Amino acid sequence: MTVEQRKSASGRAGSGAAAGLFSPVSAVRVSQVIVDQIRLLIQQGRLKPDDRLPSERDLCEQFDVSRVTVREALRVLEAGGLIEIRVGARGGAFVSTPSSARVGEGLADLLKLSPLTAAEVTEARMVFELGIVPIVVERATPEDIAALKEICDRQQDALKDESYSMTLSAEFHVRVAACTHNAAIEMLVKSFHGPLLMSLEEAKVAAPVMGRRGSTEHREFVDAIERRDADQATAIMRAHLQRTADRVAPDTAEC
Amino acid sequence: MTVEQRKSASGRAGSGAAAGLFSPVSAVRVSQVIVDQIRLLIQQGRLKPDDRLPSERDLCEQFDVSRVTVREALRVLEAGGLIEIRVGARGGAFVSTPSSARVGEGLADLLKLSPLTAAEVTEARMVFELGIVPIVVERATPEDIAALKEICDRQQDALKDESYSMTLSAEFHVRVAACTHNAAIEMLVKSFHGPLLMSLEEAKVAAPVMGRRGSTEHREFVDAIERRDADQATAIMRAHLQRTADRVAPDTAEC
DNA sequence: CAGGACTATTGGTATGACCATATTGCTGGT
DNA sequence: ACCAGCAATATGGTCATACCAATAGTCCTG
Repeated sequence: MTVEQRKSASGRAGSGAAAGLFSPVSAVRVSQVIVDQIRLLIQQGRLKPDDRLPSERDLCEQFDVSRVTVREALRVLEAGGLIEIRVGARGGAFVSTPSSARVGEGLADLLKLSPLTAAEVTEARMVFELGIVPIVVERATPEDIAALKEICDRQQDALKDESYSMTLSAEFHVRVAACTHNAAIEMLVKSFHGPLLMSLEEAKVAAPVMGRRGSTEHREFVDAIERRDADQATAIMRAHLQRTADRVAPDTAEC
Repeated sequence: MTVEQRKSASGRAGSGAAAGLFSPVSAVRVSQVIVDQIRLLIQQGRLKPDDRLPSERDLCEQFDVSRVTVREALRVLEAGGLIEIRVGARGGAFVSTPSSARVGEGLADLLKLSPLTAAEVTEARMVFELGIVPIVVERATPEDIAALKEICDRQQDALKDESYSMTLSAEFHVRVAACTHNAAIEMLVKSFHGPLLMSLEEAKVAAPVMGRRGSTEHREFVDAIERRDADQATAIMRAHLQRTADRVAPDTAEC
């Protein structure tokens, strides 16, 4: 029996599964209902990363809709970074590991669309990265500090053979955020340093100059953390970030 | 001539939009190419918010693909918050105004999927909202302050007829962020107060108790801003947010 | 046993049709 | 002349079927 055939008898019972408890009467857009159902399964952990969803054709039967509908649902989920679609035999939709990169991309998209300047984004970043310094000072473990030092070492090596890049700098800042032992903070900072900053053309030209001096400041910062000197650490980080900010927007130098 | 008929001669031209410089040879997925094209048009401002894209059937012709393909592309763009689709005559795809709500949803998704606690998210929010206080003190205009006072008034009215809600509180905090006159900061704070916080069940139970006291603190905060007293303002806001944090995670009361 | 050809699985796209909805505008009655 | 109501139309949403393309496994051949 095809979907078309049984439509008359069903009377649009409106699934009722996905939107739980008085689901909005919407019901216009079956594909959205499917999106919600699958999203829910993933959020509830009943589908774990790397799990494979049934093939499109199987899903058609299970949801009792056409393949087009299933496909549109999968596309939305894919765009949202919840699943990843591979073609070929043994292909299909796989639950993807939550990645800050996806969010970063979404952020970058919207920021590029809004009339946001690099200066504004940089300032927001400054606020956040400065704000976490006291937390870092308080919570950084010896392991954290060792990891930071290790990154500093690699940066100095990179300076020698001139392979220093913004990626290395980003790695440092993300690791600092990780010292808060707060996954939310870490993820946000990651988002900042991911596609977001990279998408700002202005940010790139700043990289080369940042090299030596930035690296030095990184090391001083770690020392301050190790001494649990919040004021000093904050001051160093402020100068460090401010220099980036000035480079990004020399004109907009406010205050 | 149908699409099918001319397929042989086409030969895939690989977008190059999204991944910048040497786009992956992928090109398996015409719909993605369309997504990139439209996305580019929007980013370049050649399609402005509220502009209406051609109807699906028109786009089919212009891109020379089938309707399914166009639809999948539109779905992806819609999921990314770049366009909004309305049905009916005079319906179609409209370039949407960049909204922080979308970003917030993306963030909320990511956070919900990760094993993040409400306490972590709240702490991240604290860091950010505290960090902007000095900027607010510096940049708040008389109009900003007047707007904040007006919100305070409405909150007190709401207290009388017991209609005080988290929404009102959120409005205040977002308006405070707007005082930085930095769109990026405003957008981030909006994201925090939008789908993100709302998705945290724990946050809701905190609302009723916050009412009177929260309202008072709001007003004190505005006064401090008016006096340009950064220290005082920060102190008030810290206490205010800390109270929320304690409610959200009574157990995790750190520091 | 190695390597290439075959086959099955699965996503990607094309077509053509029909339904649901919302806007527009006409039409007839007051 | 005005308004309620219905028909026409534009547009997205879905369905069914068919075929193409990519990939992994299998089998056959040398």
